[in-house]
Amino acid sequence: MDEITEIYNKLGGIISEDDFRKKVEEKVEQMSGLCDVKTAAMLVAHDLGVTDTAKEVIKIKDINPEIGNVNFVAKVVSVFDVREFNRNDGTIGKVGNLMVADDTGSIRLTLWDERADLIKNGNIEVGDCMEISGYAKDGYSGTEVNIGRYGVINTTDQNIEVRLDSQKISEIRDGMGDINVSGKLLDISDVRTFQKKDGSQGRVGNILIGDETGKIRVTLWDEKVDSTKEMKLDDTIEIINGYARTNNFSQQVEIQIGNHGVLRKTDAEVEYRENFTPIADIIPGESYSIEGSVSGLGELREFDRDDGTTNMVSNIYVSDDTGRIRIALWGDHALLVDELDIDTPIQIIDAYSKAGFNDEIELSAGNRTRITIM
DNA sequence: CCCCCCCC
Repeated sequence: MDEITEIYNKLGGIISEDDFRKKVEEKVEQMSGLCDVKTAAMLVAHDLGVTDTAKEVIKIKDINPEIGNVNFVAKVVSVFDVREFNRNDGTIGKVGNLMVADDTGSIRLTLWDERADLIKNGNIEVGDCMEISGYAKDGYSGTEVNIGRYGVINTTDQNIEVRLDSQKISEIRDGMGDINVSGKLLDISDVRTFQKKDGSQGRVGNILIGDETGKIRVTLWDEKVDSTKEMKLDDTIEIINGYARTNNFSQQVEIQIGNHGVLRKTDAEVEYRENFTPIADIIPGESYSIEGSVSGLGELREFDRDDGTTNMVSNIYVSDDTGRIRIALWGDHALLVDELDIDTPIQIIDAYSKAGFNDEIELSAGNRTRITIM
């Protein structure tokens, strides 16, 4: 590639290469031979608003808002939908986002208007390697790079090695952003709808994922709940660009996936093994999984809640080598009592412990509990 | 931004 083409490629196609070369020749003449062709090309680029053709190419980990204009190469790891919005001057703006990564990390790109069209028209896909020139600023979840009219995003033949800093579940803390994590899909909740503060209807759903270090609840907002449609239990999934918040009710840290996050299936291998607690070790106020055999069966009962709705409950007992405990089965779980026999091997996963009837400790198996009859 | 551990 000659040096004029090299500089031309940083212009993102704002003019044709022929026109660019013509302008470079004119510039050389204009300068009466005072500058070489490369310098002339850079001056023309500058005239066209691209000011940083001479700047060095940097790595993603070194990008921060203080640098301003940045040039780098990266591989596209996720593509988000383009949204249109109304500008104050009455024109319609377009904005789209990409997550890109190199061997030092990942960063979010925001593409505006005609650059956003590259996403909309399907010209940019996951796995594409890109030359990027834009400007870094502080965004919604850390530094992001904006690519507007004079920004550049071109495919390149270079193959870029990617390292997505992947966290282990046990390392996730309240307040973290840009979380990438993989796990086994352990549970998928029903989708709930709710009224947002602005009056519109929101949707929310949860999944539970686990890796070799633990498990964590994931909350999916609005259209992100649809990501689970193609998934089934035991699939390995990955989360890109999630953020962590402590749940006000449970006081447990959860991963949230909003507009900028991705949840998808992956081929990665993830090990998950459920951790079963000996019945004798159970104390009130925690979530537990136990493994044992049925040692008592109660009756199925319907009851009315204070709010007028009805629900079902049944009680069973489960024993292991260390003790025996009562389990309250709520809702659909209650029907299990008719399928169980004494000595049936059983696993009760994620049931909540509390002091129950006669102040004896018991487990509540509610809608977040999974029960496996072995 | 939601769920909210409920029975006898």
